[in-house]
Amino acid sequence: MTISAVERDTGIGKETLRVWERRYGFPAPSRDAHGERLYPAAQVERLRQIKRLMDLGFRPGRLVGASDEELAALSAPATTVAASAGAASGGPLAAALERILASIRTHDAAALRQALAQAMMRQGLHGFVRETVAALNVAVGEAWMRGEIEVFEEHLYTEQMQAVLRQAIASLPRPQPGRPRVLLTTVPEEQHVLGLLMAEALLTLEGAACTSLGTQTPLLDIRRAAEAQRADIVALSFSAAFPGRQIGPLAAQLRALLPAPVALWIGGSGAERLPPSAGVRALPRLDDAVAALAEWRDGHPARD
Amino acid sequence: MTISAVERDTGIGKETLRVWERRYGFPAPSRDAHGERLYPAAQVERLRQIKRLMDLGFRPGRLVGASDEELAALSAPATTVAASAGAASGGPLAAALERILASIRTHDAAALRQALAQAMMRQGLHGFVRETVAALNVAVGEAWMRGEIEVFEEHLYTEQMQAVLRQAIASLPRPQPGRPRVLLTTVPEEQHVLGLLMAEALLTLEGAACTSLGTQTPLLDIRRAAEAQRADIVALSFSAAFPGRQIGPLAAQLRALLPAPVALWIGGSGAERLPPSAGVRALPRLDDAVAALAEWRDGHPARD
DNA sequence: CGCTCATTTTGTCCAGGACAAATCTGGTAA
DNA sequence: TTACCAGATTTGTCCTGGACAAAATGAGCG
Repeated sequence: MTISAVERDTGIGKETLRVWERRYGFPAPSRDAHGERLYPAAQVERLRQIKRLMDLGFRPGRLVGASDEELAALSAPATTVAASAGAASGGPLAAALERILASIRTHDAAALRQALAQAMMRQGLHGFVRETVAALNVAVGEAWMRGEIEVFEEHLYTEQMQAVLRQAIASLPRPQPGRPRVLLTTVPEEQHVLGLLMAEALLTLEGAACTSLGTQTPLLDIRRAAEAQRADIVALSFSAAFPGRQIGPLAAQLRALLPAPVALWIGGSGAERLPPSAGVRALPRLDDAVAALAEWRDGHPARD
Repeated sequence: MTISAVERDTGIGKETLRVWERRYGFPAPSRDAHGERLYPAAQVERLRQIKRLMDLGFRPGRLVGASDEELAALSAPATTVAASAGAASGGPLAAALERILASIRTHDAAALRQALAQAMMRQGLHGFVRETVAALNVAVGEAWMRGEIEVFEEHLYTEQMQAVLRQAIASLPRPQPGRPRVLLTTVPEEQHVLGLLMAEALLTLEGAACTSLGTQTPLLDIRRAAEAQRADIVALSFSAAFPGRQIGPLAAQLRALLPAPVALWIGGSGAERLPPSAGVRALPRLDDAVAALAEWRDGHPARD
């Protein structure tokens, strides 16, 4: 595999791959006739493991050591955390979650879809989003990070969950006056869509007028869209996998682009790592979004 | 804007930006105290124009000339093409398309959604996908390329269309035995989802068992998914915007990864630029997919 | 007019140096 | 013990300038 193919499959940039090789001696690709790097499949697999652990918070300097210790440091503690989290919830919810996770592991898209739809019917959209979906995202994310779930299984889960959430949102009645107007999207590097759909579901349930642009809108276009829609609030979603160091500068840059009366909300797990900043509101948890909506309404009494 | 921000907003890679500066003298960013490039907003806007024209097939060497000639070479011929295409269809379909395009230009998400749903009700899913959606994608793409539609307006369109198509697909009855099994996805650089949804709708209507992984699945994971799902066919979608030179090598690489009995289909506008290759089937148009499905069934009589 | 071959264009690759921001470490005070 | 702060280290990203292969273009010829 060429360096471009490795970047595509692992998500690690070319510059980073080259500097790792220079500094740590790994990866150590062979070269073709022209001196260009060719990565063996085994090293690509190892790079994927390293990427997973880095998303968990480990630093690369510690991960280029022996492979055995990595696997130990990886699976052992993460399993404990997940097991305790699973055990803590107990009861019928935990059973439903287990059934859903099982159908992910067996790649049974139809069963997965049905289990999700069933859970939503029983709990209603509000309860489904706040309990089941949130818990599943954490469980799937953790299982992926410790290598129990393949990338394609996560895609399968995302696709089915997306279908269920979109169907539910489409069937909601839209209040006509609808205030505030909320513009939902993510920045160009962030492609996780479930956080957006969860927020859209909850805020629409609370009577806000949500417009979603989907994922990966350039900052300049977010401003244009906010102006065109006369949005009261721009809400961005950042997943846990998004490089934390970039969130602060991105939020500041967008804040400077947006008109002052437009509120800027940052949601998703990534919001935990957002440094406090004027005019930017961090909403790491779903409940925070609902609370922020109530606050906004206190400060903006109906005017028509 | 830093070079990273420009890459994010224009989709032009850092390496390419630097080599253009070296070769053509444009862009000509200023430098900060540390010698790093800082791009003025005007140059970023020009880069966006250049990118649009390159997606149309122009080469960068011709585009770094004067700004006036570019705009002329851009808008004049493209408008003609679009006008003739619009006029050629004539009748009630053209009127519906015009209404939809108008609601995109006025950023009226609710009206857009309603117009799309209405068109689908009248035509049925099959006719809607083959006529309206295909024509809209071309019209929106062309309007975007000649600068009449902003990126965020295209996002708005994609989001609403996605909602309508997903809702329609979800309401289709799924034939239980369901052959062949088709795995739908795109490669990591390709994020356009509408092509996938259109294919999923048509193939499901024809009785195939479709499983979609959504967009941007790494090649290794496509293989794993195909094995896990025991897929008969892997279908990839490439949009017109995808760099044409990469499609051939990508298809060949995936072909080598997949088991021989699994067919590999390449759909979307990008398939036009796919060089003929053994074991890879190019399906540039939607009708081709339906025809290929019939052919597959001829060659694989029901065995259970 | 159609086909082959030379030439130009263009994206991507490489090396190795540099720096700023984030993170870790150790010491000190409450 | 815990809380906090300054210094050391880690790490991603940026820089320059040279090189090559694949694709696109254009010339030449049957």
